[in-house]
Amino acid sequence: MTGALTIAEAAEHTGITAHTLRYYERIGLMAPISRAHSGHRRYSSDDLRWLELLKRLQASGMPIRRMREFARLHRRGDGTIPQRRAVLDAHREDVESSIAELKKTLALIKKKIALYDADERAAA
Amino acid sequence: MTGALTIAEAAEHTGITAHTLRYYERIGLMAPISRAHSGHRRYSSDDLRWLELLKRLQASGMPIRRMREFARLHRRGDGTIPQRRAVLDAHREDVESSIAELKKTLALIKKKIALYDADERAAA
DNA sequence: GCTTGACTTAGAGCGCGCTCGAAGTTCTAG
DNA sequence: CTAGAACTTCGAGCGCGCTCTAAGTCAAGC
Repeated sequence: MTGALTIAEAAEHTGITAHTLRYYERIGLMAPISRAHSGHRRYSSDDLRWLELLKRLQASGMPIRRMREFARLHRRGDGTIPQRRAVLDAHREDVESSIAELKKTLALIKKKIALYDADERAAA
Repeated sequence: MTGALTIAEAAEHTGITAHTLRYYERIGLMAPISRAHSGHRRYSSDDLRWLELLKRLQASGMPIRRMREFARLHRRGDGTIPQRRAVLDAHREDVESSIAELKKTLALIKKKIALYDADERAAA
């Protein structure tokens, strides 16, 4: 199997610790990782791609519960594409509203900074 | 004191539970709230404005630790404006990069959705 | 063959941000 | 005056997402 990585190598590639990789598998964020005859995990490039997707979903605020549901659907195969689409579409809306909220907050922060600057100039 | 609110009223106005309001005071996110002679809290409109600011900072991902530092500076008065400005400016950068990251993830999600749609059409 | 380090599992522990419960005091409506 | 709702403090508990330890097995270089 070309390019199958040990857990340490997978950790290095993804920036996710080996502990956390095992944890992800344990809780069902990943399908069982294939094993060498020794029992040691061997991560495939598909596994790495899946991890990158998880990282993005998580960084955009998707809770583990929902990533898990998504993973479960993925494992069940092509028949679940409509449900997976629905999960992603719901998340798309969440992300869009997060962006909108952050932009409002950003405007407030900038306003506050400008006020501080005005105060400082007045005091000087 | 016109407009001084009980904790229940402050909770209703801000959408923060009474339990959480007490918690915020306890951990120093708020200066000690003024009290009726009975010992019951009375929230001023300044308190409410401060809570709205906290809500926005928190919603934009500022950890309580940092909001606490910001609150501490605020209590120490006008001399701390440069430090407060620095805290906000650092947070501004954080928020801007969050927005940038979310936008990238949003693009990925949209791409995945489009792929699912293509699969569905092919299967139909 | 032996050492050293990476790997395995199971399960405990942690930091964050609340959230709730207990036990007692105070306010308010009738 | 009284019942019951709202308030008080203190401290325990919880859900999340890891993070780490212990005790043991396996792999790679000398």
